[in-house]
Amino acid sequence: MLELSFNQETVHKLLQASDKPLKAYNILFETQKLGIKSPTQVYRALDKLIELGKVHKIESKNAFVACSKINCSNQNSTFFLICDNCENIIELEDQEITDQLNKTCERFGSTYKNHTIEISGTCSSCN
Amino acid sequence: MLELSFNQETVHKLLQASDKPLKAYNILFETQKLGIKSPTQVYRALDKLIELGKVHKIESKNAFVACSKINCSNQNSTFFLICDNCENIIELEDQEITDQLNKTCERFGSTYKNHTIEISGTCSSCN
DNA sequence: ACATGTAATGTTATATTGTTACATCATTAA
DNA sequence: TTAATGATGTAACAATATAACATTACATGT
Repeated sequence: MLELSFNQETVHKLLQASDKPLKAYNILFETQKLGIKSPTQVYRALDKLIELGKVHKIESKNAFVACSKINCSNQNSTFFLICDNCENIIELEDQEITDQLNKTCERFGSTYKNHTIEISGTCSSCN
Repeated sequence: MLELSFNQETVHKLLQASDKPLKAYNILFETQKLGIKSPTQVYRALDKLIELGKVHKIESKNAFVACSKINCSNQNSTFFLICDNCENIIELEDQEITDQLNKTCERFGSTYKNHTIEISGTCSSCN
């Protein structure tokens, strides 16, 4: 999987150009002039981009952001600071937190697959 | 706010009796025989219960669980292990993780309000 | 060139999740 | 009594996400 399809590329570019998470139907609206016509197409593109680690879903907002890293191995060890006020979002990586969560899983005999870590508050500009 | 209203009580009891997260419309179906009739009523009850710390929303599943603690101060320092297979869910508290996230926020000049931490994987029974 | 398999696409319809708006009722505090 | 508050009921609706199925594009082997 080296090349993105047209729809995937279109959705990805839009997300990269945005400084905040976009909702699926906003993506649809914005890309309609470019040829994307239905929610299905948007969701399919998003699914693929997420699978490739190029996009993350912000579960607490039902919205999507482009990965800010060169090549996100996966969603592992990634987490987000989300500003309630301006919607700015910072993507961070912290292996220590992931390790700690992993350890907790082990204690419970659980197998860790992936996680959602989303911190909401207000960012430096809004404080 | 000492007493729960009938709707709140009804929703809360249902969630407490469940060993896995329930979706809003499942709650609605289950409580229709008890007198709850519309989504609004369910969501209103859920909102109040969440505000009181008696219920948590599982963002990655759009579902709701009763708080497993006596009296959850708030959603702070709480996180969840969620089994992909059997949907079993374990609610945990870990001040260290919260502290670490708080520290990270400080480094970025952000103010921490609350968080969503959801770990998916398979539980001990399903491994 | 042609058949075949696979992934991506287009399109329509539908399912699921969540909210708005507004009228009513009960409680209580001035 | 009146005003304020909060909970309720009801209907309509908006937003988010998926299902189903026919079609197209393209790589691969023959």
